[in-house]
Amino acid sequence: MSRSEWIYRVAEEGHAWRIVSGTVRLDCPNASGNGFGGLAIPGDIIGAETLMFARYSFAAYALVPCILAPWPEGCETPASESLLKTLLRTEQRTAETLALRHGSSIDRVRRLLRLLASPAKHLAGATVSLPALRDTAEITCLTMETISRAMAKLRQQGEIDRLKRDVVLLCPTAGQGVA
Amino acid sequence: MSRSEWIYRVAEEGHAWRIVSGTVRLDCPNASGNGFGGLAIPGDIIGAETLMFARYSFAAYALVPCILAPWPEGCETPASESLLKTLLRTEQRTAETLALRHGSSIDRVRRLLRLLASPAKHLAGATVSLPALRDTAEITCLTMETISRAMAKLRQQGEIDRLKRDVVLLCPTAGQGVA
DNA sequence: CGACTATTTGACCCTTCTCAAATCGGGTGG
DNA sequence: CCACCCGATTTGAGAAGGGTCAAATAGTCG
Repeated sequence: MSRSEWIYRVAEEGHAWRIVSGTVRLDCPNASGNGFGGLAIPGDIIGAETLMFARYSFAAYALVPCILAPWPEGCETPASESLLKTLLRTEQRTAETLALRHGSSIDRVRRLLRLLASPAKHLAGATVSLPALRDTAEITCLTMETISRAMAKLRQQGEIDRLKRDVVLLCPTAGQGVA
Repeated sequence: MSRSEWIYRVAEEGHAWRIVSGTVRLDCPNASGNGFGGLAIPGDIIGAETLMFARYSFAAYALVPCILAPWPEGCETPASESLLKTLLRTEQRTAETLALRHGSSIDRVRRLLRLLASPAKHLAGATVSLPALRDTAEITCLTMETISRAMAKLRQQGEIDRLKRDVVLLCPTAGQGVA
């Protein structure tokens, strides 16, 4: 799945997926917000609603190149335990996603970069491929211009280094910036 | 459960609850945001993490007076189907909660009022008891002062009417204000 | 190479934040 | 029942971070 590509859309038929690598944006078309309805990172399950309705009720979009695997592995119904695990992961992700809309523009971008890098063992030195500015802007509720300026400042401050469409996190412990 | 009261805190032992009436705020203390980790409205399940760990991993706080019921009803493990339903409701709530941090201050307050009123059959004329300004501010990522001014404007515009600590929604269809 | 799109940068404006002070509410002790 | 206290809400004035609009660059993909 390449960057900035729809994985599936609302009302399509399909099954659930586990994210192996990459970051997925979920979209709820009828939400009064701007449609953005959550993020999913490696290990998370997306499209679980198909276990009940056979059709997707959210759309899914690859923020960065993604690898997905059908879920559950076999063709049987998932056990209560794995659904419960999925539920807990989802709640955790909700809190993290909400945090991406809190604080100064720089804090928001910093948090997003960490979330994108979180599958890595160590944040320091992790290489993260970046979503499009437009997507980053919608997720954080900022504008593309503000995101661009925030990233420029992080680069100036030496917190990140740039490598084509990827960035390298250099200073993961700096500037928590909790208000 | 009265307004502005903790229902349970992180690491306490306890079980899951179904919200019968009222609105609950979930808090994730280690989140980098401001701790706010989600909302739950009537019909939602909170504290499901106790099915796996026996202790709460989020805290819960009554935004307005709440009635809760133990969940699941009996003492048996909930079936896959009810967990799946809970998961889908949670995802829906995530999208709605994210929307509360998007758009102008007035839009955010409007959306929150509708969410608080959503258990009612008809939004028009629904009476909603209000959370404390401080709580409304944290949920929407605005300040108390801005919330106060936004509510004043909604009152001027005739969208809401005031009744002590409650408001009555008068004009639920006006001003979607989607950006 | 050339058309397009994505990103970056600049200048100026507006909403919201800040800091302060005034009111309001409701609970308590006389 | 009433005066008083304390936290919650409201209001004002000024400052600032982001938004907006426009234009210049940098990348991408045929």
